[in-house]
Amino acid sequence: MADELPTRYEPAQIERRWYEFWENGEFFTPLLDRERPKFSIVIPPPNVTGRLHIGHALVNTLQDIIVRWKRMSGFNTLWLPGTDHAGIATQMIVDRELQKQGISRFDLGREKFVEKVWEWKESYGHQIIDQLKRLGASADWTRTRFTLDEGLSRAVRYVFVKLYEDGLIYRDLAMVNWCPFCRTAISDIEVEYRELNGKIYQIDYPLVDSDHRLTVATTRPETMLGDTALAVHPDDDRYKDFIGREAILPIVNRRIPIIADPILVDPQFGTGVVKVTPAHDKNDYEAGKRNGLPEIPVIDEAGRMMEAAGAEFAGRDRFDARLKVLERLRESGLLRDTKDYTNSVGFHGKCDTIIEPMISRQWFVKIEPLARPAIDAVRNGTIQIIPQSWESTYFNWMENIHDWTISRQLWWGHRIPAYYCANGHVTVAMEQPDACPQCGSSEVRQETDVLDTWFSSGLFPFSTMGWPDDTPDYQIFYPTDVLITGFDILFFWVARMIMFGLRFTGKAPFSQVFLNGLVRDEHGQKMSKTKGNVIDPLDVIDEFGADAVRFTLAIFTSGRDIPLAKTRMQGYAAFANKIWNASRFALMHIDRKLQSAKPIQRDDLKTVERWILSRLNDATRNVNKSLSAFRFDEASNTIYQFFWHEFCDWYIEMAKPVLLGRHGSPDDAARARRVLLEVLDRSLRLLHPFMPFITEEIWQKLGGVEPSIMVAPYPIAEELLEDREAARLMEAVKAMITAVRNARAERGFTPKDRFKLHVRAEAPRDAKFFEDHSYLLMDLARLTDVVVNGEPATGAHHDVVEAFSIAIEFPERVITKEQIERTQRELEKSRKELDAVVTRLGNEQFVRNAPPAVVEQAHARQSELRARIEKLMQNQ
RNA sequence: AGGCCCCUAGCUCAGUUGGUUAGAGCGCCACCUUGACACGGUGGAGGUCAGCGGUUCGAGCCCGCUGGGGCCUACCA
Repeated sequence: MADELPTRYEPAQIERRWYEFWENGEFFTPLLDRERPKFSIVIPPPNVTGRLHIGHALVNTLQDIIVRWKRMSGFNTLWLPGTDHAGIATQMIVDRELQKQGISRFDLGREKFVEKVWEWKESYGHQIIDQLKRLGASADWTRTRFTLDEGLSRAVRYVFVKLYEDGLIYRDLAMVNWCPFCRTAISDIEVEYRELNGKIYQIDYPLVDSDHRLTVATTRPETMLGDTALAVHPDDDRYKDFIGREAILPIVNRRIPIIADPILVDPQFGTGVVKVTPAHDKNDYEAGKRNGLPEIPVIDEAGRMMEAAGAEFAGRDRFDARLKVLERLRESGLLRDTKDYTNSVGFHGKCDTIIEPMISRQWFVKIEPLARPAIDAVRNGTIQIIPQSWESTYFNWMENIHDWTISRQLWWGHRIPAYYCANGHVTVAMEQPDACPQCGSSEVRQETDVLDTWFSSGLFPFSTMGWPDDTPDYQIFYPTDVLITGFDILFFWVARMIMFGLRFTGKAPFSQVFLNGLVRDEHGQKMSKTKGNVIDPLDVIDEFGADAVRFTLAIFTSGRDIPLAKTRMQGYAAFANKIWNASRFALMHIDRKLQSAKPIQRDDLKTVERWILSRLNDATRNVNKSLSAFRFDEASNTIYQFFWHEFCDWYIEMAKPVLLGRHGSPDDAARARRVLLEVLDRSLRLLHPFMPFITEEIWQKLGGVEPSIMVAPYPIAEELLEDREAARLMEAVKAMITAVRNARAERGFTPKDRFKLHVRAEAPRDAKFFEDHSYLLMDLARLTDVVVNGEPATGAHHDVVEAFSIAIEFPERVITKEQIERTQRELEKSRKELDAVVTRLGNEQFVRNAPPAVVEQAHARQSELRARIEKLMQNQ
């Protein structure tokens, strides 16, 4: 049946073939079925500009595992995919393309530029989706959404208008984080703080009407050009007398007041005197408001000094101006000191530009009323965050949340649906009004700002399902069940979806959030191009196959960071190969297809068969349980251990004597074939969510009734298959085989040397079992003979395993030094343990307080150890 | 500064509500080309569970302290 299969598993063509089969067969698309229980999940939409990196590979592998598992478990399953328009990132890419051609976006103008971006999206925007397919992602691509699609855009406008009408969106002049490179405002959480080795300067400010000088410390001397005060602490005795007087701002020669502000100034820090620049520092801005200070902006939106900074500086870049300011201070002897200084500086992560705090007019979401219900939903368990330790992070952020700056001075994105008329009236509406509703002016212009990209992705779980319309998709699949994403977007995305979802749909958008860790290299280092430790998922899929990559990602996913190395993938590629070859073996023997195979009659089964089915059943239970808890590591490891170390290492080897006709009747062989088929079939189905390609390839050869393994039922544990008695006996057989192999190796014999084994079994049923199964011992331990309850010859090697005494008759009394040492060590260990057990059993408190099962276990262990020690003594 | 997490074999990690003898993968050593597989098989070496103290009949697991590492948030003139 399978002679044509190569001895090595070659993933490449197989993967492509089956993916097409699934996609063309519409296996990823759920039915619009209201009767069957549903399972739904939305993808964290990757940026259209994205190329699949290892983080995508991880999060989408985990989603696919859950989705395939649920689908096979009978749920009407939707995995809804999509991409994010990624305002800044996408605009930057197209901008750069244009620059190569010597064009600036300003040459094109807004409309033409946006057209260009759409063109770019049409050409390259599907790249990431094609790459997700290579991974095996079983998302319903017929429902692929894009955050700038008409439907999603309508949802965005709807939400904006509603929030505005409810008084939760406002426009105001405020201090915001400004990126001079991207020339847009960004929100607080988009600012990345980095420790920077810089300098701190001490600058003298002369006083008006006095020779006295006040010294201030600053890391940003260029902002002094916009200073409008000096501040000291009101209780600081050093400076009390100066409060209310005036200083002269060096270079500019402006008179500025000396004020007292207990909030701004920490007398312990620096010199205790602070320069106040209300237009370019957040704290100074607030101090300015408190003290009624003027704001003098000196840095423009491109990060260049403005006229107000003085003719000498105007037009210079802010960092260039810093040097110039220092030079001038040095000339005038006002630069008192320069020290090395490390402080954290805010960057815009997208473009690596230092953020400039600036006062500008922006749109904001008043967030507190949205945050409150979102906090409650997690607190009362409506939404469960896994791992739970993230909850405190979530609460901490949500409880101290600041209003959200949502306007961006970009062209690519959802243009804010606010309209200004010639008379300055503002109208916020779904569609552009023909005339101003307030004054009738027909001159209405739309706001030029666009919305933060996260505003639209915050609606993703429902905007993608047709909301605000009451569509079948929305009715059937919303709310979703689980969200799987990286912890790095807990605030950016997850929190916003919860807030928007609760407010607009009245329901939590999902009931569970699984936050996966960051993929790191094998030593826990972040992957980065400069370190050269980046693993490209497409490369490793080519090298090891998608199944091996997926399995590796799954088995290293706990709740924390994931240390990844190519050598691991190699290991799991080997596992795929093992599956391949075990299946080859099975296919060589199996004579029937699943379709025509009769159900297994449990009563006919031999112990060894009951044992493997019982073990598989245990594995099945554990895999289902682990997946329910998002323990991808446990689930994958359970299958790995079962398949390789129980099914391959033991069961297949134990079935060989029967399958190859060395033992038993033709009926025995037929039954063994049936069990082999059963175990392989169940194992493949169990494994399918983790390794979809290889399992489909093999399973198709087994001839199941379903058209694909991906719609075959997922195995569930069945109590009928439990068999503890079989487990007890088979563990003993395994332990005896291992003991023989061990003794053989320790005495320097080779596997070719065969010996006679004695087994002592007191209970008649056990004795019968060992007699019946002596062929297993003979075959796997390579023995000449197995004698149950006979008298071993003198000089035999004795041992006790799993409460059974055994003795091996070696042809000569070859006792190596290693063997003697080993016996000594074994004896010592057993005696030590026996002492401990005896002590424990002698302890009244233990016997009284410990559960009876534990006490009983200790008794059993005591007698086993005694027997073992006695036997080992005979070997000396 | 506040919060969270981590320290278990050479490396990377598991270790369920405290219950015998602490596991896995990779790596290492020795033997084996045995009819599915050398991307294999068999056997083996390797751990004072970071340290100290406490609770308990019993602690890798619970509590406290100390040391080391990481992350997040806030602040840093």
